Amino acid sequence: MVGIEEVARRAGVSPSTVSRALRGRSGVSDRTRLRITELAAELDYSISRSASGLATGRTYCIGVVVPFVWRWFFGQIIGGAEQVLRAAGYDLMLYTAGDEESRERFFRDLPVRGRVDAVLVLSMDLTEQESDRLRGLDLPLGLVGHEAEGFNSVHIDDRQGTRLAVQHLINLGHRDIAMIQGLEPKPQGAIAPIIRREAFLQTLRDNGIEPRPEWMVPGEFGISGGERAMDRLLAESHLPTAVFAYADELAMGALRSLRRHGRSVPEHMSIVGFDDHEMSEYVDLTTVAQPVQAQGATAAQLLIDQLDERSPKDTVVSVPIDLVVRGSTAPPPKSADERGDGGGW
Amino acid sequence: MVGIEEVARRAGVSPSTVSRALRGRSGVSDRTRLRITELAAELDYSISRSASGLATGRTYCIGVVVPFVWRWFFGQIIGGAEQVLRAAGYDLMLYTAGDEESRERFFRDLPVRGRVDAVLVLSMDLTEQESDRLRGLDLPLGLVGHEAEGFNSVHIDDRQGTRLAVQHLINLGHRDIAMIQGLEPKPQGAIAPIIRREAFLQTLRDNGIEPRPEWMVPGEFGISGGERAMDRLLAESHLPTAVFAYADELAMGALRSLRRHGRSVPEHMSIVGFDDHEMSEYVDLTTVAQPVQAQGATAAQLLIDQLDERSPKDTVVSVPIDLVVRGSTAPPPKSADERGDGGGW
DNA sequence: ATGAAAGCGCTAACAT
DNA sequence: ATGTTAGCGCTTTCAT
Repeated sequence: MVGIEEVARRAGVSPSTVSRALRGRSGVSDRTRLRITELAAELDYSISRSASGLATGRTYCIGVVVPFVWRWFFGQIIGGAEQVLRAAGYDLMLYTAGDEESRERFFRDLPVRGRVDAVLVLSMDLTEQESDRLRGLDLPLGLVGHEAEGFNSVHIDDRQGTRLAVQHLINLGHRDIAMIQGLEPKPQGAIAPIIRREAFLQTLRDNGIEPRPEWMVPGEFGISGGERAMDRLLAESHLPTAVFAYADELAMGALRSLRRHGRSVPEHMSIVGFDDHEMSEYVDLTTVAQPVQAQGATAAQLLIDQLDERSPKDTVVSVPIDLVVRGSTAPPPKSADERGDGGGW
Repeated sequence: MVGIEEVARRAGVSPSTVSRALRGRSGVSDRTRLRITELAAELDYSISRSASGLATGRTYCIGVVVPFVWRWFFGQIIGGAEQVLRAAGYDLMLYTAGDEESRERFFRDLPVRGRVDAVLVLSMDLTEQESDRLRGLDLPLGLVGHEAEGFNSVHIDDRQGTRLAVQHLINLGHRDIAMIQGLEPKPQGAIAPIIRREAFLQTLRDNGIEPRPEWMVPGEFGISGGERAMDRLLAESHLPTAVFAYADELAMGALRSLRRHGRSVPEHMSIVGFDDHEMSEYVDLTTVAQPVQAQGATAAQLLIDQLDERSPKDTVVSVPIDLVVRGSTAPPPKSADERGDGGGW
């Protein structure tokens, strides 16, 4: 590996001049700069990030923390962030902290320390203790999903999204509406599931509908979680005519369960999801669409702006959402027979 | 940030002893080591990776290169790799090089240089020039998807997988079989699509079936690519009774197209995919299953073993695959009417 | 516009 | 078992 010294020697200048030339600093004549640039390319010189980092304290690396990589939602959001970071000359260090154990380890050891210039946390509901650990890093911090002190944040209005979905069902004539709630492995202060749950209940009440506790079923994340949740719901003696699911993946699992039980959607039951997952159009699911990639990109941009001191910390951006009406919702069936809760299936 | 020197001073020892103690090197008395460990924890000491990296030449960072993050397949594979890397004390630096431009930039600038101890390339079919650039890095190299000189590799037998799928259709009685081929934006030496294509043709011929060129339709990756491909196929005057798709996502698009055209699966047409995508069970797709996470994990392990000099370079691991028969395949319809190519749809 | 020199925080070879 | 010393390769004052 050729170092700065060799480039300097061959160019007949000092290392400092090479450094200045290559980093675009002033104080180098155009001719010299050009010569050095060409020589460096020719020698295939590449800076030692360790040395540079040690000297400047900057790593040009951003730590990105996600619960999982393999969920569509996170892949999207990481992709959005990555593009922005790359364009700004930053590399992306990926940390997953999905299960209890890795999460605990991450916040205990803080492997980002000394490795990154800023930390971006994607859709994790941090406990106060966790965000404190992060704040202790004294680095620019970003968060997608909700707001928190000391973090730039990008998020949607979960309350409004939920209302959009539920009101849509009510407007169609539904009054018997269940919810498959989001449930993370451990609900340590997870906030979006709580907000959506409350907004769901509130919307019903605002419309003069009294929610039924037995129709609030928890669903573990993922398609099969939704499937199990719907299985449980179908075991009830009295069935709802519509279901609002915390997320599209849960809704898809619900669809699968319904199909397995021989109930058709939306004839027997209407379903609304949340996210507008890539597959949702395919399964014709009505849902609340949120821009996922864009949220990752925006959050990354906020962080970069803060690093360049072009924007203050604790900037909050709220992104718009939309109800996308597809084929999984329709007015409720008229008779109890059609509703399918009369047995005989 | 407290540095090694301060820990040393407070412990009444020299920095080298602290270094030795903290890195588990021999030559430190148990008492001293304990004292130092506790003190370091107390002071919240954290090593400067830059300084350590500069001194040792090791970054404890692995570069992982993928075409996209937001495809299910890559999310899985990254997840598998990440777990192994994390457990071995390495961090993961993520690079995406999906489109032409970012790919070119990646291989030109090689941003991994000086940042990582090894590079893992996931399911990208490298051109000779690209792999040369990587080999020039003089770092341990890993590859998932196929073999290449100078790389450890983990891959499935694409030929066998294809044969499994096609033979399944033939055994069901199909003789009119089409293929939706994989087609990357730019087919720069992409090898899996070529192998599967050839194995497809060969399997037909081995069974005395002459392939029809008009039934070899290209499909761009993704669900909508598969959908367009099937649209094109359905425009043919004579239709096949079965279709083998390069990947499950293409197969799902094909299913969507068929549904839109009012043809049912498997009554009118059988479909087989490849991958066993998370959603494939949901859409009841017969497919060739490959272990995705495991391939990422194995590849990462190979790299770590090589870094620790516990295994040689250029290790090749072939992982087994399976045909998963679901509801999208059945014997071909008996009459031309049922086949639905008699017009009137 | 350029160079000399000090130093970023750690490690490793060589003492002791 | 521990300390001393000399870098690792770059950046950045401070001179010139």
